[in-house]
Amino acid sequence: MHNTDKLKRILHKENLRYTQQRQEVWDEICASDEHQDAEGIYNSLRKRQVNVSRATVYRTIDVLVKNNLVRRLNLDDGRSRFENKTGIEHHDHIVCLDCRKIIEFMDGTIEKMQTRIAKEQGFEIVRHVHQLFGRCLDEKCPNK
Amino acid sequence: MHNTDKLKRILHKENLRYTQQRQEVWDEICASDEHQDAEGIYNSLRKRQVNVSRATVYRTIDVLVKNNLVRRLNLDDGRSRFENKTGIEHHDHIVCLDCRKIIEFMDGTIEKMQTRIAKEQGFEIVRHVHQLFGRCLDEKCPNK
DNA sequence: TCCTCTATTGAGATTGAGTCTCAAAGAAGT
DNA sequence: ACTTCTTTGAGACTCAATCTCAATAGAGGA
Ligand SMILES: [Zn+2]
Ligand SMILES: [Zn+2]
Ligand SMILES: [Zn+2]
Ligand SMILES: [Zn+2]
Repeated sequence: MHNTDKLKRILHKENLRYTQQRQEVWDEICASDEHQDAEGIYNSLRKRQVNVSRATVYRTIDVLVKNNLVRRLNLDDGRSRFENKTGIEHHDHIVCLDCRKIIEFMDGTIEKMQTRIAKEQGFEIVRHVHQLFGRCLDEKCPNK
Repeated sequence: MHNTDKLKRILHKENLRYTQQRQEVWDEICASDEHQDAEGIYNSLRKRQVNVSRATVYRTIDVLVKNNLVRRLNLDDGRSRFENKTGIEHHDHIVCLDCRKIIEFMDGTIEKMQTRIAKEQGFEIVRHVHQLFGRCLDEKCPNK
């Protein structure tokens, strides 16, 4: 399904109107794989002459997150980051504390284990956060 | 080692003075196992007639966290929560989305696996976040 | 196409957790 | 007690995110 169709489908489901601004915000999130924050999305749009207000960026992201088109990440740096969640398998993140490089990982065994652990404790998991913070061995990283 | 000694030791190491306010904040964190936030700690102190300002609560927590007496938790609800980290083995958290009940868990296999995964990706882990959000089966939980 | 009814938008105000400022208070060594 | 230097408290400030409300613009019907 094309990205525009995904957007139209959830807007229809939520009884919301299809607008140019909502399309632009969704386009920007689809076009980038850099886990941008709201301000970054806003700036990217302004840079290519798209007129969208901050308020609309935030409001649109909320709709996209609520309908599983976008995933909100909290990487402990005081703002939310976002990534396209469609057509992409689940993954978690490794973050370099020095250069903020982000690597994605996924381990089926861990995924199953955490579900079992939660069940043993009487919980039905809805979502989870698994983030590994450390230092990367990249030559360009300033931790050398 | 007594809690007061732990505090005095890190204050000495940091060339900071031992004060009544710092002792009170540390006492409050040691006395509670409820993952309180800064405002909660501040209110608990005020309730028992202890004069401490919000600024001092925040400043003291920062010292305690930096020196590993206290752990800062970010449970995606917009504020940090804190727990005594001394004399307690590492654990991660399961959180009920409805009643906010928090359960602690620890799985040595997962701990080892995440270290290995990070190493394979060229990272040396410093800390990690592993949180499971879901719904508990507690009778008192409003999700029924 | 035009009209009407609502939803949406943008600019700026507001919120709230957390940080900063600086004068007054206090710890610690002499 | 005296001196020196740190800490404290009250309130100003920051910054991401949310809210307000008048102006704008979808969407469906005539
Ligand atoms: Zn996962
Ligand atoms: Zn990702
Ligand atoms: Zn762990
Ligand atoms: Zn805990």
